[in-house]
Amino acid sequence: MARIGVETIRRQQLIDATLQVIEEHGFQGATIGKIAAVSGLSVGIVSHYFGGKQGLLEATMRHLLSSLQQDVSKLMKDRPNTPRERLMAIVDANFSGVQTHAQSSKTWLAFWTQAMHSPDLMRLQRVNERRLLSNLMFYLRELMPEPQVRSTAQTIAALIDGFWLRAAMSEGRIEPSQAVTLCKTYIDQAIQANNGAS
Amino acid sequence: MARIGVETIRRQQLIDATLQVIEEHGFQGATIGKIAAVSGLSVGIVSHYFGGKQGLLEATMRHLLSSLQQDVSKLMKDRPNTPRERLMAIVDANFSGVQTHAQSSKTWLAFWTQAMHSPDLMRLQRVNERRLLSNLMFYLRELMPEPQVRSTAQTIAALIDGFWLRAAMSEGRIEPSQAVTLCKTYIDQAIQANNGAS
DNA sequence: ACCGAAATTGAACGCTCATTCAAAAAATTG
DNA sequence: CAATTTTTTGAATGAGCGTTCAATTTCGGT
Repeated sequence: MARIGVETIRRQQLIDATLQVIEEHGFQGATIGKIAAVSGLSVGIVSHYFGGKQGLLEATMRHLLSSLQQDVSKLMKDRPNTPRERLMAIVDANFSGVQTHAQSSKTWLAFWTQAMHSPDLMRLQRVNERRLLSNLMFYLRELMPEPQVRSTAQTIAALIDGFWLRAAMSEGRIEPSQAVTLCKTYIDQAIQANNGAS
Repeated sequence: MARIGVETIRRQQLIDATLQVIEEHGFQGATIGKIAAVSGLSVGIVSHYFGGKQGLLEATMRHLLSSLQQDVSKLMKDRPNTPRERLMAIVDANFSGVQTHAQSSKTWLAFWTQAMHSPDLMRLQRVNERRLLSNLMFYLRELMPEPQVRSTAQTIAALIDGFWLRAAMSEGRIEPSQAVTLCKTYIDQAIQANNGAS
């Protein structure tokens, strides 16, 4: 059954190369030729495993999304099971691991831009957004009255995206740790301002 | 002196066409040919007035930036001169006029993505970012102790960007008015939490 | 009406890139 | 080892794009 093994390996090689090339040359500069060169494979292989460039790009975005999801799950495990700690873990996950460092944040932004003109990518993006929002709302419900839950969740989500954007734009000059701190400060402020036990 | 008049008109025609084409076809699909067709002019005219496609794109971004700046100035004039009202005016400006509607927000996002690989666009972006931040800090200084000023300003800026991003991604489904409300709610929360007169 | 200058055109050119596919290489099987 | 299938290659292809520039049109002044 080496066939499945090879296929998995090749797909991963190409996705890794795609991330690297987008980070170096931008979305526009990410050509099949460069990706093939970086991966050490040939240009023809892309069509063989992904059906074309578009397929490779979608697979790469899927890879980023699932990495984010894995980071969230992992950080959730290591925390006390209080609503506040869970919220903090979500923030941490969104600024940790694969997400933060220049390679990924540039790629995220590129995909977001691209997604606006590609229904498939748009759908993926929307699923991810909904998951983040409902995650946040689930824990916020235990910390404040219902009417404020949705607004607060939307604000936290916007804050995460905003700092992400700034981190991506600043050529890595804005420290992720600072973004995390400010997000957490807001969360505590919001809890305090809407002070009501579950 | 019709010469200057014509030049101004042509430049504006091309910039308008660029905005329209980017909104319809995305940054990638914005070709000289389409822009020329929409503007009703020929492809050669772009090189004549802007030196090339890159020049036209930079001019278009400059146009967006100055529109934003004009919105800020205009809304400032109609408000009572209290620090809090000034902050609210900044928020309003960032979600009003040219800024919010699909055409511009998609284009903003495209430019941000592009800016990461183009020093000229990056410089423009950075100037704008600094102006927003120092604007916010100027008024916040009168509402809270110095140590919290910068953090709060960064959070407001991130919030604005985050909601902007979401508005752009949601195909106009997120109401700008809602984003404004949530930004303002945060500002009042932050003032309250760091309660100290000037 | 005429002329020179400015503005505008758009076909031609050269370049980049994604895709294709016949051939080669590698792996698997008998 | 030979036969067969799977995997990989990369040159050829053609489409799309930005730029150029000689030719044409428009305009302002006289």
